[in-house]
Amino acid sequence: MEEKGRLRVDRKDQLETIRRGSVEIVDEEELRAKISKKRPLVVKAGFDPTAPDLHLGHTVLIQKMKHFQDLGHQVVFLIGDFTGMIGDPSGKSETRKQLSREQVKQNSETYKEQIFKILDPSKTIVEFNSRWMEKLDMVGLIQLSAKYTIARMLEREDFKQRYQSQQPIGIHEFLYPLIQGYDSVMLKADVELGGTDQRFNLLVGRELQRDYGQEPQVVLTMPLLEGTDGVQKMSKSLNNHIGISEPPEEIFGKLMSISDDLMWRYYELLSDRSIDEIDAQKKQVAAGSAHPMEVKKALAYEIVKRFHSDKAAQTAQGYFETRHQKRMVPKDIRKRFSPPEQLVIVELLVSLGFAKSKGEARRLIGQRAVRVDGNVIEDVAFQFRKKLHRIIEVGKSRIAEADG
RNA sequence: GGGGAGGUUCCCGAGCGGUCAAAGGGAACAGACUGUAAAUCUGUCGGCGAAGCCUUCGGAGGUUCGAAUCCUCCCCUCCCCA
Repeated sequence: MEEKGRLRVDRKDQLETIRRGSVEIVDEEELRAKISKKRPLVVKAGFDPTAPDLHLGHTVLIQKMKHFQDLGHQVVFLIGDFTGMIGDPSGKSETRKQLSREQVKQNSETYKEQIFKILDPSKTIVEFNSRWMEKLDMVGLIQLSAKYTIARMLEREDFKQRYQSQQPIGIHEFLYPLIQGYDSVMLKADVELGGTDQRFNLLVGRELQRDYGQEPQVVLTMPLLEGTDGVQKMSKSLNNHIGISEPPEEIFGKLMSISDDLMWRYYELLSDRSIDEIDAQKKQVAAGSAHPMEVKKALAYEIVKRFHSDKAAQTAQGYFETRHQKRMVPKDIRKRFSPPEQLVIVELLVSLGFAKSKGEARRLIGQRAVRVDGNVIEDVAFQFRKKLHRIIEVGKSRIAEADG
């Protein structure tokens, strides 16, 4: 991290840093020219305010912003609070629900709190596109709309697919790329960053900027990080995400559960380690001189440290080793509860949130997934007694300890 | 404005008067196996319960002993024609 803080003025070094992990740069020649101007470039990345909890997938992009920031450029974290009311369907095959003004506002605040775990607040401009979008009147909107055609809109993969599979496309959805492009015009962006799913929108920005007499922005796309399932892109709604605000133990545990293949992907996109270093590790694992589990632990450690602290990472690793490797109950259990004198196990499971319903609790017991003080519970009518029992577990990750 | 096809449980998708809480797949959860890996295999997967009962198949009514399945009206989506 320390060496990243150093300003790199050398053009070649800059390009190398900028290129790392990226999928595409349109156009690299233009980027070189812009860098040669020796002034801080305006680097824009837009974020949809619908997901107030940042996860590792988002951080791929934010890391890239950090790179630019470290190189001395001006990073603009643009919260699409206005576009959020439209709801970009990109990446999903259906239209998102529209957000209320209140919701958008609330979500944006949460965003702001989180990004500064990575970015330097003093070097980051946080902007909201409602600032100029609210001023754009009907005439302006029509003029903007006139700059693009339906045929060209339908070039966008998502629209094309929905059109072909007879899924609905709202007219207002066509405004999304236009507004995003208009944002670039208003910010006079030199570079816009985005995931590969944003490619189309980013390119629209270039064209609009040309229309408005500006030099078009350079578009840099980053890969979409796969979620913990290793197949679909990381997203909260697919429940395959690792949130950066999650407890250290949780992040550590989730990272350990990813497949070995996916681990390399995460190294490449999330780690601060150099590509050479990662390749070397890969070879060691292949040769059997390094254990994949140890390599994975190092990754989990690095990530937890980044979003929490070195100490938290140590604790998380200790917790993991006790809980999952030694299969013992760790000393510090996060979840605590105050039980009544005695309570039927089924109800306890529901009140702890370990089961959604009594029926599910019963099923879990039937599956021998419930333990009290280490003993598997088979009787649905089992009574949890305050004086006799302490620790209740469901499966590997749900665990709680009684107070007193 | 006219004609046609659709809206099913978290998602996709069967069902088309009783045997349907609703096939199949995916996700999820649990168990086995392990490096808590992944993959694989097995099981569970609306709620309350002992049988049984209750709430679900876009919405509201209706026909029927009985409806996700038939009828009427309404809402929503897609396609074609104008």
